[in-house]
Amino acid sequence: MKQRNDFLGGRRGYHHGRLKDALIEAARNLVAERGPAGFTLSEAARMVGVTAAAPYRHFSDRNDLMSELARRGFAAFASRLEAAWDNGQPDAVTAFRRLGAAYLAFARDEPGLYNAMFGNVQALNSPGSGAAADRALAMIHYACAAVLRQYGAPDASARDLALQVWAYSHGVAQLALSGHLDSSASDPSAIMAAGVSNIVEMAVRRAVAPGRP
Amino acid sequence: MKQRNDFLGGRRGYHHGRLKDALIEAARNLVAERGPAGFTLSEAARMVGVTAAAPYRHFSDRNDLMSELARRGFAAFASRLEAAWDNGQPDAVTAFRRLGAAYLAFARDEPGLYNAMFGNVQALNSPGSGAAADRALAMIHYACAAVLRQYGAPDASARDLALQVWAYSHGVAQLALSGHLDSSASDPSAIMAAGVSNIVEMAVRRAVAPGRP
DNA sequence: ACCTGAACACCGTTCAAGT
DNA sequence: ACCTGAACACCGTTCAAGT
Repeated sequence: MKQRNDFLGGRRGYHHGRLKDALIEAARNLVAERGPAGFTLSEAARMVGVTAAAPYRHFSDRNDLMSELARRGFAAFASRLEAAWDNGQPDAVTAFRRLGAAYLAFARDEPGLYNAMFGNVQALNSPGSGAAADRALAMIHYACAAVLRQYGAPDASARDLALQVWAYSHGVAQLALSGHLDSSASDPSAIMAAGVSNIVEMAVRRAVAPGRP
Repeated sequence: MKQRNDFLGGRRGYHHGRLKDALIEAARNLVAERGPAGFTLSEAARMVGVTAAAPYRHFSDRNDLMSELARRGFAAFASRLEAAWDNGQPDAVTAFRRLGAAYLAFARDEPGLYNAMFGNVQALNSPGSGAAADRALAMIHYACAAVLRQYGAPDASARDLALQVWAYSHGVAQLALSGHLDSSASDPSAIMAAGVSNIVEMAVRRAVAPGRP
């Protein structure tokens, strides 16, 4: 008889209904450690103590598991952003600063999820992950509109601003995760804060006084 | 005897000294089509018409080939940016706009190279690719300093500004490549131009009048 | 309903052998 | 010097068979 990972709770034979979540948890750790490419369905199964064929009872595909990981990642991401926004308390600008910090913190704390969310082209095409991604973007959009309003500016440009803030945040997070910022003097948090501040502040000035350069 | 891809120039047996380049070219196409994960050493060898073992005469590893691809990508990238900058003619601001457009155009035209450069964590650790990446960043840094100077601002903050511009450009490029921007109304070029403009302009204002908010 | 065991095609990598 | 052929471990995936 083959050796089994029975030390993981003494399971034998069946996995008692939590195999799906256990596999996703294992995948999250593997992707966090070794990147999206380093994730292996067989290894995830081995970590959990089942055969390589067992995952196919819960996922149609290796990619299906990755998509599920991305879906959960976007959901957790949106929750974190909403918690950081905290209904815009005490004011929109302060809350917006927390939003940027929370974005970077999520990428740092959950590199497995973040890589699954953005490192994989296939993940987008899966049903559900698009909606979860939209929820995160909607949070940023809402925050941008609130900041514009706080300065008495029309919020017509809120969507453009949201896309800019999102792209910038994503760029900082990606460069930080990939190590490209390691050699730079300033740390990612400072770069994040300074850049978001530049983007938002200039957008506010343009919205308040559209005529001037 | 096995079937051979002799239609690729009628080669037989040996590859006459250009196998290394041919493999890199094949890898570039595969990564462009299917992403960094979709690249297979065996398939690249098959495309070129050699055995799966042949690449190991030119690369120590599958990762070594990816690193070489990233290295060449960064070199081509730096050249494209330098050409777009064109010595800052006719003025720094105009040339800077070209830089942003060139950044996005490179990611669009060479998704294989761009993915190899930034989609792979391992690529950074390889000797040479770091230097090539630094050359691209140095170009952006130089352009930022020139813009600051054009406005009569001290260029002490040029490095911070360069990192912000780089992160933003990278974010827009990544979101555009991964399809996350497809559902948005504005196109990536407009987002790129507007965001870079916001970042640079606000940085200039801060540098010119450091005291005011 | 949920998992195992065996099977197949494929990939990365090594190495002795060919030209 | 440069490549082939055979070999090994490993992975994704399928399917009949077990409980």
